[in-house]
Amino acid sequence: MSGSRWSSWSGAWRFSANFSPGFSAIGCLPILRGANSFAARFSRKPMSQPQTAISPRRDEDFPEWYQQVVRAADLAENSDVRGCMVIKPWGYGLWENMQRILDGMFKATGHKNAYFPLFIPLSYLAKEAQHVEGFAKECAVVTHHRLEADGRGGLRPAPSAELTEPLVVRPTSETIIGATYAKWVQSYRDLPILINQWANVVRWEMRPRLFLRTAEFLWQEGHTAHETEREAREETTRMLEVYEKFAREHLALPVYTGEKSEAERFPGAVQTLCIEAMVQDRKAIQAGTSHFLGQNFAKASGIQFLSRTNTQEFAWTTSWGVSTRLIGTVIMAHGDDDGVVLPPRIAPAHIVLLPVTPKPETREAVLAAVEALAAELRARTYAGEPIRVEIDQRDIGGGTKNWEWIKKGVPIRVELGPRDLEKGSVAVARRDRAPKDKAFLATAEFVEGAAEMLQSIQDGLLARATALRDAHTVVLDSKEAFYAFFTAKNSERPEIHGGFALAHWNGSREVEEQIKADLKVTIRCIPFQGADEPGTCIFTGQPSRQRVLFAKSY
RNA sequence: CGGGCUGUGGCUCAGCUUGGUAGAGCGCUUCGUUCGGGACGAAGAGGCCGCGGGUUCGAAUCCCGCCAGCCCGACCA
Repeated sequence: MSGSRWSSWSGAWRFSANFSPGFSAIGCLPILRGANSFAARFSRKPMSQPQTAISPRRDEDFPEWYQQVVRAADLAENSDVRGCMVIKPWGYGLWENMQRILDGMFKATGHKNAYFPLFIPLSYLAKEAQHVEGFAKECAVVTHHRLEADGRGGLRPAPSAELTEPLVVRPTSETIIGATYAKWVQSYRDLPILINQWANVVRWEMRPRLFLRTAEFLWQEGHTAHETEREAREETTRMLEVYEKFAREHLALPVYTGEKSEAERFPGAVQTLCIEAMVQDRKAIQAGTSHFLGQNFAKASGIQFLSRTNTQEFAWTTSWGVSTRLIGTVIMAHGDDDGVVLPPRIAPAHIVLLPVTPKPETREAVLAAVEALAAELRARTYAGEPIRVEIDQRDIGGGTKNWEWIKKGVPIRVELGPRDLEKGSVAVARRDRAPKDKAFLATAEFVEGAAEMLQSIQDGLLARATALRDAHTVVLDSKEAFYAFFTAKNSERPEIHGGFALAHWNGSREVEEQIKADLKVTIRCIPFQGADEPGTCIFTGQPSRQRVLFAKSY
């Protein structure tokens, strides 16, 4: 941008070098930033120079940081349609990778894909009482099927074309799929039905945020019907395990698994299981849910079958889903002050090659070498797939180009210039290290170790996220400690505080509501593991069967 | 749906109180100098100032109406 910004950077380098000549780039980084702000105070344009690629930093204003990161990484933007986003190629590439991996896991557990209508008759949605309450307020409704000229050069829905029954744009598909299953199921021999749908859904949210909460979003919804309660419950658990594994192995997200309290349960479900992740402002985010629906929807939709003993029975159903919200979760969990940091497993490109072509006479040779390197890398695999390589030979400044890829979070950046050609080496930078931390590796050595390096980045992200989660997960045994934990020191502009709290709870909804009203803290889940010793509710003194997980959440 | 605020080039905004038919930075284009580190200089392109009406010789600016969006609450993957 401005020349003074760059000179300030180099000034900072000199400054820090005077004090700590032996530091590695990583160790140097905080000092470099500190020195930069120190230097900035004495430069001509003191406050105009961001110290990091993203401004504000996470610790300054996390929500604003998030928005800036989404924009800087070119993942998505707000559209002209209120509450709806345009997912750009880099962001959609993430979704495609998530889709492909999950789809494979669904297939491996016996599911097949199908597609059901976007429009759901109003009467269908009204069939299940709890469901009605849960979704009534947030639906988009189609009332007309034709437009006509309004006489002022515009268009309007034709009054003569009003639908006899309004259609709801699906907020979720339980009802229409239930109605379909009712036709498909006659006998116990027709069960189980194991189907998944990749789709968009609409929930007319009042406060949209890119990826985290938009009026329209993309997801998958699995819908299964079973002969017995036991089978359906097993299915519910199995799919939660799929989500947990996916989050851990592919998104590098350690998650708590557990059951939702009654207050947080999906409308119409008997039991809602979930995976809950912690992001860097220490809030919880529900990253996936799996519902045991009992016979509620089967009864509402008439999914009935003749059993082995010749009796008429209702089927037991489940549903489970994850959405593009996972993209927002990954951004908030792994991103840093220089932008997105992508887990290699889901990165649209694993490696970007940046040809350095300072002189026209060496340009051709460099470009050829880059093409050859790309071919070599693409012939190799990482996590069972060909390594995804992108070449960026756009004619823009090398620094600018490099920073764009840092902000986009590509796991590995490789520079290749004339001097590297002579030495047979490449300059390799990892996104999980400092921006200027480059390793000069022999080309063959780099190619050989590329997949391993990607996995090392993947593992590092999981380790870092796990450390963050564990550092901010506390066991609390008093109401005072609980309130202190979840109260920011600065009430005007709350700093990042709190985290996950494991505490005893008497199981009452009143307590949940009080805590939510006082602190905006909710029960994220009743964990399956590691919290099952009995105790005393810290709010009421009544007995508690186990600790539950509390947090502020998205 | 309640309370507050804002609509000015692609983006962020200044100008409005004290009317005289538009400005800055970033971005974009071209040329030159640079370029193994988010470069610099010069020259350009781009706006009926949200929409409609009113006051006035004259409205981005004042008045009325409408529309849209943002922020704070209730709701939510």
